[in-house]
Amino acid sequence: MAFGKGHHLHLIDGSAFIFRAYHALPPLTRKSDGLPVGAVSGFCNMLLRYIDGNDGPDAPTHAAVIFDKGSHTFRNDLYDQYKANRDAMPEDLRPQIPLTRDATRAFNVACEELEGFEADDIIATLSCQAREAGGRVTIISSDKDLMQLVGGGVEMLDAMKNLRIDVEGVEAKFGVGPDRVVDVQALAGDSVDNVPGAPGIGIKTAALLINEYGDLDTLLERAGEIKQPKRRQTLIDHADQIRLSRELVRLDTSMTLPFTLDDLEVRDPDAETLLAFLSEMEFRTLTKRVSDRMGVAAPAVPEPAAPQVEAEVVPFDPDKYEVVRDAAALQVWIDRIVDRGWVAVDTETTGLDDMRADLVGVSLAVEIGRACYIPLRHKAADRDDLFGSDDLAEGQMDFDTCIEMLKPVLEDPSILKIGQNMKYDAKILWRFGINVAPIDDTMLISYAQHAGLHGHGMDTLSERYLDHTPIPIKPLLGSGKSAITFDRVSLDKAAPYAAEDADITLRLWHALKPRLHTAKVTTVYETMERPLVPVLAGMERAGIKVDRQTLSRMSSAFAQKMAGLEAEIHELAGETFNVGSPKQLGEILFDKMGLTGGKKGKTGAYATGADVLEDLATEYDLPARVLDWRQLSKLKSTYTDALQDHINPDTGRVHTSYSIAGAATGRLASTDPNLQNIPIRSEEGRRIRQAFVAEEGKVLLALDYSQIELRILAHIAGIEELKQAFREGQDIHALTASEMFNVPLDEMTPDVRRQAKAINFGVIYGISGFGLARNLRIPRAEAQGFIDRYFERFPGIKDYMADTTAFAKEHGFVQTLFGRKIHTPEISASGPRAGFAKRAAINAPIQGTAADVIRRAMIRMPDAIADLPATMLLQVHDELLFEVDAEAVDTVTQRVREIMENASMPAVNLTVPLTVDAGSGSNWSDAH
DNA sequence: GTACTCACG
DNA sequence: GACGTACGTGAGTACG
Repeated sequence: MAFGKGHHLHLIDGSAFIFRAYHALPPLTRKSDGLPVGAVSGFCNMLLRYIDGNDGPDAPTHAAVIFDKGSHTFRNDLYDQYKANRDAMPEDLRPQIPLTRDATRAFNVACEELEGFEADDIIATLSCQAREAGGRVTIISSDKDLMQLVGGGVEMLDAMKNLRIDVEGVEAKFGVGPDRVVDVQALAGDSVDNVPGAPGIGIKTAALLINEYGDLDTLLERAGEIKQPKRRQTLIDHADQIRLSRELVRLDTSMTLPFTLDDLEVRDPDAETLLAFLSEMEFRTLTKRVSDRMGVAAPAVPEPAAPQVEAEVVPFDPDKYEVVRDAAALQVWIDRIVDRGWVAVDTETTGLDDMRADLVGVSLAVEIGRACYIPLRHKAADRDDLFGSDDLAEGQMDFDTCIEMLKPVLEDPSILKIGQNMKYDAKILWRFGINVAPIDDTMLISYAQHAGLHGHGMDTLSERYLDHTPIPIKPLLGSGKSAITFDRVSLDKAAPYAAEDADITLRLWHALKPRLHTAKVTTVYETMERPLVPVLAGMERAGIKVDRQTLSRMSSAFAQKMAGLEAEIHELAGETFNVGSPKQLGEILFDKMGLTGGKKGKTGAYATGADVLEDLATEYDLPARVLDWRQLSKLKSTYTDALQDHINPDTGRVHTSYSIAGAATGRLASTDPNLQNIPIRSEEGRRIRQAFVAEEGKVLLALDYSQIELRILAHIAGIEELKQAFREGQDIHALTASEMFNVPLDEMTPDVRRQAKAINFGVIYGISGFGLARNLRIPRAEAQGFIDRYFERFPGIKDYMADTTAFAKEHGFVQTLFGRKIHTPEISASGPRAGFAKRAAINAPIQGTAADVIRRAMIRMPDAIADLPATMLLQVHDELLFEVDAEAVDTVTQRVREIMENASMPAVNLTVPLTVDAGSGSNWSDAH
């Protein structure tokens, strides 16, 4: 029902709330990182108190918090001194401003602001609209500038004094009715806003004059009749200034707003969203109060440690490293850890697969330069020095005792465990019953700050930030066939290496953690990197069941087909050669058969990529056969053969490993095996997904974001037509085609739509005429024409691209909507590299924001589905795959979809909906 | 170890 | 005006 009679709109003056909160509270900071949060805390308390007071019959049906945005408004154009005497915003308040928006959204209250407008004008316009619709309005503010709006169902409420201000209240304050308030203010001026008014005239005198003459215009016209000479002269001399003052204090009641009253309908807060925000802010009391009220378990608020400000330079010295061989020695270290509240941890194992490798030893560091290694399962050197002995080496601590002693420390919520790539160590330790928490991860701390600048492995970080080359592992393990595992490394070599790793990790933490805040990526790290570690660990541990039989049968079939093709190819070539060798193939095609095609510069080899062969295949059989052979070869070697080798013999499942800090954009990467590139596009390849199956009685459930990157682009670039199309659930590619080629939607042909689709994707990649031409296989000029027409139709996209590259040039990085920074060091390069960097800069905020969204969804997922018989198994960039009890599919789908579709909230309120498609089946192919 | 090719979003 | 170009990944194979 549209807003109207019987409805009651509450409008909260957000800035007033913020300033009141700021001044009312001591300068609180977030414990984990020193982020100032006092005003946010006060703001949340006030919002909560406000919501609590709203359960009576007078409760609002609609409500919004309105904020100021931008320092320049139309009033500055009228009068450049407007608000010029305001003090600059306190430094510790500035970073809290966006957080108050987040807070508002977390409470699920509409949050509105408009660039270049004061909150007062938005409030005025909304009040006016509501009044005209026949509804009531309460403005929660005590700002006298808003009093002109009172009357006709509009009242104000001073929330602090719990005092309602109606027409009488305004008259008591100004001596005139609300309709004459601007006249009085124009005369009296306002020192706070620097409105000049008439010198020497205050509210009392102004009211007297207005009451006598009726209104300001009449007063100024008849100023000559005023008896008091000084007052008369002032009004005559300053008539223009007074009129200007009236323009400054008069609120704009007829703004065009991008939302309607109906959008402001009161909504219940979502417990999970709200609590997530409050605990992220580390508001312990508020979190508890809200969780008690809502009857929901409170999320744990970590008790984090912070490193010392600046560590003095301590040289690396292996002599300061200790080998811990018994419980007494370990107890000394544990006491140190408990005393300090943090510890750097590193595990040494027999391999890189954390699902299978054995734990060999643990190293710890509490203080820079001092570290220990606890050897646990090193093998004794062999007597004949040929095959190692299976006996354990002397002088090691008892394995079970060590685990038993470390467990309480590593699980102690008051002790921070610092690691480099902690997911690995945590997974190893988990296998021995230890749940490592809370954690910090130097790899992720670096990633949040330096994505796009360099890698985040320990060697890179140590070189860059500690100016130290770590002891290499290669000489210890050897390489190739003679390589040994870490348990065969002698203790005297293993200990300095292992202890140094813990020492380096601790030093890196000291060097990098304090910089998170100055780089303004603390929130990125704490909401999108660190919390992902346990989630991914869980997914990797779960693995996915892969049916070996299916793969093996497919391998055989592929092998047969390939043999046939190979014979044909050799026949056509007139000689035998290695079809898998691009070099040999190129020579056959271009030298022997004399087909037209060119060399590629770098190595002088012929290019024989699929695009080249496809062109040749229209006329010749051989390249066509080679294409078929290559497809089969790829499927067999990379998938049907290799996947079988990845089936874990203990679990019968395939356990991928996700790298969190691999892709600069924030995407995850999947390795060993890569489960993010399992075929789907070709019919033949898609069948491989049939081998990914659910356990008996369960199904695989796949949910994927629909068009998430295009939606994000529409939001970021602010393309109204695209946003509208997404809101209405239209076919976005068809719509683009229709707009571009002037074809009505009902006459759309698949080919025109296909071209538009290619353009839409091109836009996300930083489109070029060449690239589009190649993709669509059309002349370059034609492709360029498409692009020109596209930009003409959607100029906002062109602006986005220009703005983004300009931003990258100025700052050296670009950002996602959630604040993730992606550095673009090559943006100012010359030559073709500049082109690469530019396109990457255009793509990164879009791809990165999509990556942030699904990360946020994944982080919330374990709690969201904790009570359901469902396990999250895989992430494929815009898709999540679950294994679910068959009868619970609908419930899980509903729950997961809810989380995914709202994953941006409350941090970012997207102006396009995110929608999620779902499918399920007994295997991954059927789940799509 | 590097280049090429190709699987995915 | 020429130069090369769609964005982000991982893995298998050939080859030096």
